[in-house]
Amino acid sequence: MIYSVIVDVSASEVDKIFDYKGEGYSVGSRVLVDFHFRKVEGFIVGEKQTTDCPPSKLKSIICALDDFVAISPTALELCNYMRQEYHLKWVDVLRLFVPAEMRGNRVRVKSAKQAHIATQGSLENILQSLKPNATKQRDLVTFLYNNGATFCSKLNEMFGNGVVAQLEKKGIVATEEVVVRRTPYKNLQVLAGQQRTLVPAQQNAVNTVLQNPQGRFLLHGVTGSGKTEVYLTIMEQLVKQGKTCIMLVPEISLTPNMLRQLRERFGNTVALLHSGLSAGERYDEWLRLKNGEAQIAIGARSAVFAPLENVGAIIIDEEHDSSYISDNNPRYNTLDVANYRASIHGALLVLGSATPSLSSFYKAKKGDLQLISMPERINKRPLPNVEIVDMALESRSGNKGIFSQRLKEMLQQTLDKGNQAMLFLNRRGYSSFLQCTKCGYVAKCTDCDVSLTVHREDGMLKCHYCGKRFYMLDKCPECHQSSFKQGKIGTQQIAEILGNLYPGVKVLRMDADTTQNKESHGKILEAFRNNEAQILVGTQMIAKGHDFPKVTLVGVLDGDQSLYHSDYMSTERTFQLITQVAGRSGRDVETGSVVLQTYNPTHYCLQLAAKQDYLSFYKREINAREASSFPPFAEIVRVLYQGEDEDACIDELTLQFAKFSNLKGKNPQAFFYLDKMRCPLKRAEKKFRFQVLMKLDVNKKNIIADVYSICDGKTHNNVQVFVERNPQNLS
DNA sequence: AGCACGCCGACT
DNA sequence: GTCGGCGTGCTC
Repeated sequence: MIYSVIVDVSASEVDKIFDYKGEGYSVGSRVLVDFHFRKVEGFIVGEKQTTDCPPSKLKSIICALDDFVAISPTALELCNYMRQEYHLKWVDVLRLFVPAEMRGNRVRVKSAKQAHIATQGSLENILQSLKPNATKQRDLVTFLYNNGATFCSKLNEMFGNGVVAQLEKKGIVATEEVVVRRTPYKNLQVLAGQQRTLVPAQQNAVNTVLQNPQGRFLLHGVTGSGKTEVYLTIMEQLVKQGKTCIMLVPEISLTPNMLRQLRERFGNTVALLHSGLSAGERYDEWLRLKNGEAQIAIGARSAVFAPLENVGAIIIDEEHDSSYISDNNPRYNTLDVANYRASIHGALLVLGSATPSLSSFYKAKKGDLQLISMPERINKRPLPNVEIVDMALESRSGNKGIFSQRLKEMLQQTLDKGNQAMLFLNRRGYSSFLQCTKCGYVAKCTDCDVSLTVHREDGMLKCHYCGKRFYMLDKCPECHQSSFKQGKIGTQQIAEILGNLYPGVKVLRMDADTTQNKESHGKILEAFRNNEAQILVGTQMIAKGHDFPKVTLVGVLDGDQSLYHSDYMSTERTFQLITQVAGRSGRDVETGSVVLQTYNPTHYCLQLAAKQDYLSFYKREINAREASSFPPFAEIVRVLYQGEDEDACIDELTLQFAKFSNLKGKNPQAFFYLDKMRCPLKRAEKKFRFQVLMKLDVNKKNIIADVYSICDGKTHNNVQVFVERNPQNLS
């Protein structure tokens, strides 16, 4: 038999099928092969009777690497879809389906010593052979007799070190090494057997979904409406029917809180796949899914590749979250991958969010997704009351600080009542915009209606969309004063100011700086939950999913900052962010309040976010997108050129841009826009960066294939070329 | 990617 | 003379 093998080497030169001889292998298996003077691992992706390869070159497969088929036929089908859809390399796709530990023979099986009773007879008989005063030994033997084989580590903990060894010497107890599974978060406290009742809206959502087992749903439920319980009930029902389920959550919202709920409900049938696990834990959890020990996979975006068969549902929580779009190799959109995978398995797909992405809601409107609404919080708890504070007015009346008068009052009240507050700093990215502190005017591009970015090195304002440059302003064109600020403040300063304003009040800080390692993230949240601090200051990462019952005040310090980021999604993201943070307030008995500080109090995005009025926001935003031809009415395509040799990059860019221009000339109606430029982030990791940006008509689907083939025809092998479709950022 | 081959300069 | 620098080409 001839097998088609993809070698596990990530280089475009070897990203093709190599044929090998062999007998008795299965498609999807990982194998070891002889490959140009060395041994490499590979994946069998097909089998056939004949090959075009000259017999003198054809070699044999050395051996199989695993005792199971790593890439199932359905997984292989998904691989093919992704290769075509995103024009990815075989290896890059295949690698997504196996845990990294499995490659390169790095799997370490964890073992531990276990002890059991080694002699026959009743407990009395055994105890008689021990001295009456050997209490530790007698207790241990009794315990072992009643509980069966137990790990030595646990016995040492219970009865002291060395007791097992003494008994082993006497021949009463024997020990052996056994393979153990690493269990993530095994110390989590779980309360078993809780009674769960669904409110009518939840029950209705569950019924609607389960009625159509191959349906595509968008579950739009306000913050606190109980979407999680809906997901869990759906999964429980499907598992009862013998199906498996995949649930995806944004990277950071896999909180201990969520885990607790999962463990309570599903115990050992749930396996966790996310980056917070150790390599070994991840491998063990993967294996539990692969061999059927666990039926539910939960994790961040890569869990969509969980090794499950007979999938009944794929659920994506917080579907609008940008972490579902992979922005480095391999680039893919988890929502589309999940949709395709669901269709392979004949499974249902449930997307859930309080603030659905424009594109998903648009699909719901078109009928591609079935919309389920849960417009009320559980127990009809009111939504928080949101006050918008005009910071320009505040500034004019003499308050130049970062806290408005109103926010200070509210903070004081909250602290006096012994409640907690969260302060949210809407800082995003590294580039900064230019804003007039008197009237709130923000410098914008004359052609694109996106805000300009300050470039410090040449002192110019630049549009990241069209690349157009403007001179730095010395006077505000609206109010003719010259008091500008370049948006950027850190959580550190905020924490310091708070320390001065409210002496003795404990403040916790959470942002990218304070959460360098995985542990610290959870620790900060846990400390806040345990009331160890009264105020939590943070960036977007405090916005999502957390449930702090004692928080009754949320302050958004710079509600408009992300509005000015130069891309078409900034309004959408701001709306989502504000709605999400506002949802943190008043989740328990007391009604929450939100203070939203902004220089743009009349902006529809903030006005509607304050009212939590998603539908009105959607209508406005979708019209704006349609009028200006932005997604979902057009596709933004960015071709990125990276390389350490700047001249080579420029040459490749110029060469390919000429081809793109030619393509545009032949299909003028397919291109809404086409230009080339240096990336805003000019150099990263020693590589110079350039890009071609284009906006394509979504109805001219075939044009993307031409774009890919132009990119494939690159001439400089020291220049990397990437295609990104509807990228999340353009830095 | 990563290994062999091959064609040049520097050294015992 | 030959050891080893890395540029080039190929991998079933």
